[in-house]
Order: sequence, then structure tokens, then C-alpha cells
Amino acid sequence: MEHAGASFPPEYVQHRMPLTYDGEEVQLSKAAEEVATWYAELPLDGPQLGDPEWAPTFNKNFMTDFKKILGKGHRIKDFNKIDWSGLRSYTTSKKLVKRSATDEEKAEVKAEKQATQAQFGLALVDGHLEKVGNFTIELPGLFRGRGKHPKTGKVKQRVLPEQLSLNFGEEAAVPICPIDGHGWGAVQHDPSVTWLVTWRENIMEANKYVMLAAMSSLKGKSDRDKYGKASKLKGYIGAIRDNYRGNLQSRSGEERQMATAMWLIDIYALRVGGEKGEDEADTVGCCSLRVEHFTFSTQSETAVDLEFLGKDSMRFKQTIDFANYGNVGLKVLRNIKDFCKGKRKNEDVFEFLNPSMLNAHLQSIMPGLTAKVFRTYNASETLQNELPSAEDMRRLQDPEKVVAYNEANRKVAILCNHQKTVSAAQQEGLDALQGKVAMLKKQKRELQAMKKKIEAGDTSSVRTANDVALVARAEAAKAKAEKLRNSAKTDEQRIKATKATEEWRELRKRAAAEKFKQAHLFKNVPSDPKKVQARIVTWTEKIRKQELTLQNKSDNKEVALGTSKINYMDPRITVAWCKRVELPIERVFARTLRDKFNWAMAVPPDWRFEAPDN
DNA sequence: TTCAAGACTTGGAATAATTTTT
DNA sequence: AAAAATTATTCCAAGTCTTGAA
Repeated sequence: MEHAGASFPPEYVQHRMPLTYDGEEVQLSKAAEEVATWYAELPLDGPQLGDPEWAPTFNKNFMTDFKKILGKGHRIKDFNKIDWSGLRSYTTSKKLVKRSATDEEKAEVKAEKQATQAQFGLALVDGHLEKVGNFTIELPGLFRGRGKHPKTGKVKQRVLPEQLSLNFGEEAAVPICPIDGHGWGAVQHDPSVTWLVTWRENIMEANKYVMLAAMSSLKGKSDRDKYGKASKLKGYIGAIRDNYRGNLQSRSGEERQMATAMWLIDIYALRVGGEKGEDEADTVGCCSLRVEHFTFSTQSETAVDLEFLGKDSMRFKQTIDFANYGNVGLKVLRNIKDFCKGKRKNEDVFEFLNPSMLNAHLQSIMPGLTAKVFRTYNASETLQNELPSAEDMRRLQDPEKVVAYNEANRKVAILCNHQKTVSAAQQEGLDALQGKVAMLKKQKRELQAMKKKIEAGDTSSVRTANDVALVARAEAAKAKAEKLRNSAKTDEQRIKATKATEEWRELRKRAAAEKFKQAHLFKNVPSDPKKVQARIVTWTEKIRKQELTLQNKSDNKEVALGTSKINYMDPRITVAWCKRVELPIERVFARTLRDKFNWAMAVPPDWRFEAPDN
């Protein structure tokens, strides 16, 4: 294996803006300024500072590390005496400047990026040129662990070439370190690992790696093996289910716990749930579930709430009605109740289990089988079962086929609990749409009243459309903003121009809202009620359409389809289906996915996700 | 034989690019 | 033509599982 080593992020450039402390401006050293600037760049309503419960931890961790960088005896001691507003306005204005970059400037950045890609983005592996994935060493910054991470806010240090280990083939030439005056930490020749470069990050003391890209043949091969294993599980699943169903009433407590855990992993697609340390966020999976995560309902004998924070602190929250799973379900329920009985709420439900035991058990049934294979298998199986037949897709348009595909994809995403949080902008858009629907309905009622009035010959109280004064004002503001933008030379002028642009856009938005308010009105009162009737029909159709999109958006706002597409669903199921229903693959797999799954593109239309014959 | 370190996959958020709508 | 919406890509944290050291 031959490669160019790693690319490093640019060195920090000092801006010399002071930090206000206890009412006075303080000049910071270059290193301290860099750290302070990271803090100032954080959005106040973001997941770090916007969380009133955990922001104090962030600030405390930040301050501890910040003080270390300031040095002993520095006058800045108390976080609460720091006034960030000055530095913050500097960072926001810097963002504005960046946003106002000209096309030439953008092109320049792009060209630079491409040059780096050309230098570091390729590796020669066994005589083949392969793409490298993350060839740039991670940027320093403030650690942003997810959820209630005890180390959130700590300073993640800049990685120097001396901290890197590089891995090459025996015969490969070792590249020269790209940073003057520095050299590589270590060079090794280990063909048993796939990484090109590694280093240790200072927060969790975890190893980080530069590896080949997803589209490389090496990653492709291991991806193919993963789905091969999942399809092999399909051949064993009947026996495995018989096995754990049988063991639900075993005399051995360990066996009963194993069987119960297996049911949760198989039916609810839980992760196996390894042990976590004190210095990590408190999240769980199957083996680490605690009594407090189950709530036994007082309403129903068989319904139980299961709620916990899983990977990435994503909430799993479902009411499981075990009666829906027949006799097996009731046995599982009895076991769970039994395992929880007499324990404190923070005790483990499955105290006899851990992931290695569970995986060892699985390996004894099928070689190579581990808990995560169940997620891959169930995801792929679900996709295959949920995708509609070619017959049902006949004479549908491509967009409708895509909707059908996404529908199946969504079932998988829900099974795997793949979620996304609704951004403020997204929620705003949703609220706006809701407002729009309400407005359309109000307008329809007014049109109906208008029709009656015209039919009765009483048009005196019928409203007509009039010009919106705001429209002209918005136009004028736009002209002014464009003039500013074109004449802007200094950063200050650029910021002013960007602000002026934002102002006129706001004005135009208001103007559009005003116009929309009277979109249903006529310029002159029509004498023929049929004209009004026609508009009522139009409005009815508009309302129906908007309500449908609102419903769709609202239903899907928290479901992330991408994760299952990238990691869980055998791509050959998708490729074969696309061939059967005559949908171009690029409608469901974007460029990078087609590259990543290039090994799957040639399957025949009748390919099925099945257990191998032998 | 145990268990922590190491290696690799999976994951959502942030950001960039593209498409659709106005 | 520009803004909004949508989709794709990048980033790096956080899981799982295997391996290797004691």
C-alpha cells in the first residue's frame, strides 16, 4: 500500500479581537484566542449552549481547559465574568463576510480543495488505485459529545504530525511530512490492518483512523460479506427463533434471560448494549437495560412502556403490547416482570448477560453470527417484503415509484429507530404551511359568502383586491441593497450590504404575505357568481394538496431514511426492484451510494434476498 | 482466560450542493 | 433570478466486535 500520508487543516490565524472580562478588554495569546473564538462561534440555541440542563457542564469543562491555556495567574478566572458579546459579534460578522463571497472566491476555494484531493485522496493498494476516505486530520475545537456527555466542552487539541502513525506497504516510499519543521511520529508496515494513518484523540483517548473510502474495493468486499452473513442468518432464523422461544421457560435463569434478550433484539431491533464508562453519556442497549426503562401499565395487563436513550442518546420509546405476540409474547412479558421484580430501578434487567456471552451463544448456533447481524437481516428482509410488486407499479410515474420505495424505506427506518431532530427552520416551515392551510380555508369561506351576496345582488360589502404598498417599498429596498453590495470593498461595507439584503428580503416576505392574504379576491366584483364558484373549486383543490403535503412532512419530519439505506438494507434488493419496476437507480441511490454499492449494480431483476442454498 | 485496547461500522448534525418554487 | 426547500456530503462521535496482552 502506497499513499501520501495525511493532509492537515490550516494553521490558526490570529485576529487580535479582545475578550471582555469583568468589564475590561483583554488581549489574548494566539492559543487562548483560538479557544475563545471556538466558544464564541457556538450558537446560543444549539445543542450545547441551548440546553439549560447541560450547558453548565459544557461551560465548566470549557473553562477548566481554557484556564489551562491562559496559564497560571491569568486575570481571567471566572467564567461568569466573561462577556462574549464582543467576540461573538466578531465571529458572526466573519460568517456574514464568508457568505458574501464572490463566485471567483468560491471557485478558488474549490480549486484548492481539488488540489488537496488529488494529492492525498488516492492510495495504491495491491496495484489498484483506490479512493481514500477522510484524508484530512480532524480540526481542533471544543468537544461536542452527544446528549449528556460528561466531557462536553473540553478542548480537543490540534493534532501534530509527530502524533501520527502511518501504515505503508513494505516497499512503499514514505512521503515527506507536509508541515515544515515537523515529521511523522511513526511509520509501520502492517498488512493485517486497513488503516493508512492513525492517531489518538485527547478527549476520550480513542484512536482515530484514516481509511479507504466507502467506494473502495476493500470496503465494498466487507460490505458484501456483511450482507452475505445477513442472508445466511435468514437460513438459520427459524431455528434460532425456535431456540429462544423454547428457552423462554428454561429452568436456568441465564438461559431465560438470553432468550428474552434475543426476543427484544430480533423483534424490536435493539442493539446489543455494551457496558459504558463513567466518562460517557448514559445510554443503553439490550444487555444494559435497567429496571427504570420498563414501565408496567396500570391500564393494561399486557402493555409495557419501554423507554431509554440508545446510541447517540436517541430516545427509544414504544408501548409494547405483548398480547400482540401471542403465547410467546406473554412468556416474554412474564420474564421481564420477573427479572425486574425486587430490584432497584437502576439495576440491570439482564444481570446474567453481557454482549460477549450473547454473541458467543449466537456463534454456537451459526458461525460468525453476532447481535448486529439481526439488525441487518431484519432491515433487508423488511425492505424486500415492503416493496410493492412490479405489477402494482405498472403505469405509475417515476416520482410515484420513488414515493413507494421511500414508504418501504421508512418502515425499515422506524424498525431501526433512525431519527432526526426537527430543526428550528424546519419547524418554522411546517408552522408556516399550517398557517397557509388555515388561511386558504378562511378565504374559501369568504368566497362562499361572496357567491351568495352576488347571487342576491348585494355586492356592497364584497371586498376587492387592492395594491399592497409594501411591494413597492420592498422593490426600493432591494435596489438600495444591490447598490451597496456592488460597491462594497471593505469587510465592513460587505457586512452592511449583507444586512441590507437581509432587510429587503424580510420586507419582501411581508409583502408576499400581504398579497397572499387577498389572493382570493377579485380586482372588481364579478357580476357572474360562476366566476366565484370556479375560484371556490380552485381553492378546494389547493387546500387538499397543501393538507396532503403538510401531513407527509409532519409524518416524516423525525424519521431519517439515510442511515438504513447506507448501512442496513442490502443494496441488491433495491437494484433488483428498480430493474423490475423500470425505475432508474439514480432516483433512489445518489452518486456516492451508486459508487459505494457498485458491486451490487449488476444483479438481475429477479434477484432476491434469500438464504444461500448450502 | 480475562478484559482492555484496537479496529472497524454505524449514526445524527452540520454544511454544501442541487432542485423546486415563486 | 432568487429564495426556499430538499437532498447529498462531510464531519466526527459512538457504537460493536475482535484481538492481543497480561
